[in-house]
Order: sequence, then C-alpha cells, then structure tokens
Amino acid sequence: MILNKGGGTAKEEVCGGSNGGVLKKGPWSAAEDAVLVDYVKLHGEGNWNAVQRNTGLQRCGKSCRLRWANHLRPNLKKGAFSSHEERLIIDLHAKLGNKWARISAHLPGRTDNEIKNYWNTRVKRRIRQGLPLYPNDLPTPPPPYNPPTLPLSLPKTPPPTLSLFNPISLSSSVFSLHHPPPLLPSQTLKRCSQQNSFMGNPVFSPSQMGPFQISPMGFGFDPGRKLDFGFGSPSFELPSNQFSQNVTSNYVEEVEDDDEKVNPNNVGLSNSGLLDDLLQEAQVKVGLKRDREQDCGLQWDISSSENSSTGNKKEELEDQLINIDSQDLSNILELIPSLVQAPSWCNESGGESSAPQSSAVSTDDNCNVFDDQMPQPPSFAAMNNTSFEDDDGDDWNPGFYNWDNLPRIC
DNA sequence: AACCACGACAACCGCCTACTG
DNA sequence: GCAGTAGGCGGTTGTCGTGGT
Repeated sequence: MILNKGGGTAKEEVCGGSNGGVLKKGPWSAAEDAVLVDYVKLHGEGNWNAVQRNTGLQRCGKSCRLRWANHLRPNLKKGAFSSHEERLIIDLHAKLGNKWARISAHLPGRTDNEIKNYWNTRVKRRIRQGLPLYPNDLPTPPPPYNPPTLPLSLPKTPPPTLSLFNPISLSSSVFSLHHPPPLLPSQTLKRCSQQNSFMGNPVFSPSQMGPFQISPMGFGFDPGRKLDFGFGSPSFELPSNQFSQNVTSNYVEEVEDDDEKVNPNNVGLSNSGLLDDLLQEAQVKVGLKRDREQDCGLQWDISSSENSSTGNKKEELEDQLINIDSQDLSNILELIPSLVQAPSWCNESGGESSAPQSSAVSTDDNCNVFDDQMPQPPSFAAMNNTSFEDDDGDDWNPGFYNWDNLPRIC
C-alpha cells in the first residue's frame, strides 16, 4: 500500500461535504486506512458518507468508497497485469470501449482505475511508437454506421461539417485516402501535435480532408458493398469523432512501410485526444461488427442505450454481443476478403515494449493473434469463461469488436 | 550528479443514474 | 412527479520512481 506518496501534503478542502466540514484530500495515511477498514468490517460497504459521521474520518464518502474499492478491499490483485489480463483488457476494450468498470468485472481483483491507468499508459506508448492501438488482427473497414435513432448524447463539441460525410461521396468508389508520409516514432507525436485535428480526429480535420482520400480498396473491403455511414440520417448517435479516423488501409501501407515499422494509421493521432483516437480506432472495428449485424438482420437498438430505463437491456445486449459464436467470425471474414494479412512490421521486434513489470507479456499486442486463429476460430462462449491459447500459450479470446456503448465524448 | 522523459499510480473532479422521501 | 442524496463511472491531474543521457 502506498501511502502519502506526496509527502502527506494533502490539501484541506471541502469535499462536497454535507456537513460543511473541512475534509481532507490527498493521499491517505495508514491511520485513515485503518479507520476505514475497521468501519467497513463493522458495517459493511456502502453508506460511505456515514463513515465520516461515525468515525470522524475527515474524508468524504466518495473518497472513502474509492479508497476502499481501489486499495483496501480484500481480494484485490496487486502487481503487474499478467499476459492474459493484458490481452483481455485489449479485447474487452475493443468491445466495450472505455467502460472500465465493466472491463474490470471481467478481471477479478482488478479495479477499474487500475485498468484505466494501464490502458491510458498503453495508449500513450503505442502512439509514441507509432503502433496501432489494437493488435492488427482485424481489418479495419470504415464503420457502416447507421444509427437507427437519436444520438445517445450530443457531442459537446460540434460535429464536423456534414458535407464532409456526404454519404453519397462516401459510398462512391472515388473516395480514396492516402496517408501523409510515414513517420518515425519520434516524429509521430510532433506531427500529431501540429495537426489541428478536429476533436482529436485528424481524418476529419478540415485541413486534412483535402489530401485525404479514402479508397475502398485501401480499406480492403469489398468495394461492391455499399457503404452506409448513416451520416445522411437526420440524427446520428455518436459524437463525430467516434467515427473512425483510421478508415485507412492498415494492410496496404503498413506493408509498404515495413522498413519504418510505423503504422501510418497513427500518424494522425492527435497528441491530446488519446482516448478519442482510441475510440475511433475501435469504432472502425465496430463498424465491422455492425455491418455484419445488418447483414444478418440483427436488431441494433441503440436508441435504447441512452434510456436509463433500458440500461439493463442494453448491458444484456452487450454481454450477448460479446459472446459471439464462431459463425460470426466467418461472417466477418466473408465481408472482408483477403485482408487478414498481418503487416510485416507486426512480425518484427519493434513492437510495443510492455511496461517493465509486464514485459513478459505479449508479442507486440499479439498482432498475429487473429491470423493465428483464423483457420479455426474457437467457439466464443461467455467472455469470462472462454479463451484459448495462442501460439504463445497465452489464453486469448479475440472476440469481436462490437461497441454499442461507445462512450460519450466530453 | 543533474537533468529529462516516461511510466505507474493515486486521487480528485464532474457528470450521471438510482434511490428515497 | 419532484428534489435531494448517495453511489458509480470515466476523465483528468499530480506526484513519485526509474532509467537514460
């Protein structure tokens, strides 16, 4: 347990205290921890505001809850994430987005805060290295985004000019994209920071839309399939920057630029919108999933997702969607012919170097995972229970990239 | 030794939702 | 139905430790 990391110079501020008292902030002391632990032992979890009232602990209820949940409660697993855990996080994030609490539910003993910190650190590292945020195990077609109803929540920042997303032009075959020159990792952030990305989404940056042209072939999906981004709809659910920036060709340029070991997809990642960038990348993969569902005639009731009364339904749906059977994979593959080719850089040693304590983890985010499993995708039972081993011997469930509950953009 | 970059981590903040009276 | 409250969640910030130069 780390205590008083900051030297115990906790500020003294009111922490939304209902009694108006001055509540302590900052690192917890061992004595405070002991008080809280004793209280929870006696009274159980919950009613956190009562902790202060009953114990005199000068901490607000929120702070107590957080302290307990993240550090004091039993069965917490400390230490570095295991290889399996890391892979699970990556996979679950691809499915769920920044739903840290729900991701942590799949990782016993791990807290949402811990996972969030891990992920954010990973994102920064990946971007700095110019690597894709997700393992390059799935092709990344553009999101066939076609929300049926009103937005989950309006973006706090204005959506991009809709003319940029004219569905007609998007669905036309002349819509192509080329990347700016590949960057060395050391250059990436610099350029990213210079890019005046729109909501952290460089693809949608007006200044970039000019040179960017998206080629269906570049995406690598069947050009004959009509792309329906849903932009033409009077209402669309997601904040604009959740549309993929990486509507790019992983598999074209990466192979071409294997000398650089740089994923050109990432050259546009903004320095400030790391998570947004991540969302966009995941969104691309979600598009894959949604496309499949459209083809399969499944319902995608996003309209209910913002309705609190249907929140449980939504989560149930999410959980169901996590548990996709192998047939879904086959469906996906049918949609994306000839694309599952790991870029050459993926097999090289220049991949992500895990954090020191987790260096045993994986082979650069397992960019070959998908490939390895392509021949015989396993049956995806419950996410919690089903995994299989990749060639590293690590349990790994590639899952799918449904992302129906894309987090709002704040 | 000093400096810097980076990662890891803890904690706070603001918003949202559920609950309760 | 409404307002107040508590709890949960995600985003962000600040601090410390470590390794490299």
